[in-house]
Amino acid sequence: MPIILIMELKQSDFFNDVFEVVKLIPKGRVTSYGAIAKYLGTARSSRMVGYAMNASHFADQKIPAHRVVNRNGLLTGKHHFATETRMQELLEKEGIIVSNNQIQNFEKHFWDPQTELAL
DNA sequence: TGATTGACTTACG
DNA sequence: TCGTAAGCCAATC
Repeated sequence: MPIILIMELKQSDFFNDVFEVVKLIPKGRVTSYGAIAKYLGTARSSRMVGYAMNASHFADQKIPAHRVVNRNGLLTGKHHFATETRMQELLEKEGIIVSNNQIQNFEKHFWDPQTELAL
């Protein structure tokens, strides 16, 4: 990934905000695309959050994109990782049970930025 | 320049 | 309860 492209990514405030929130997700917790979008004030553009995650691979490797799943706790984004099991492995390493591409006790692990960051 | 396509969510029939 | 449609907006064709 050329630095120029990274800088172009940084031009998007929305992406930047998404990255900031994702980086704040505590270890062993997960959140959803919609929750992040809602926190940013654009609940309807949750697709953009997913898009931002796609770009996160190139923008900043420290972004725990594996902690972001869809609102059902389904690992819909796992294809975008190096391997299909990578996302699950990372989550399980943090104590989250993943079965059949879905996070178990999702509600327990759910981390709502709007609530946790108390805006 | 305009159309299509998403790591999604919500609303409606 | 389940399927379909619409809305969001950046990126790609």
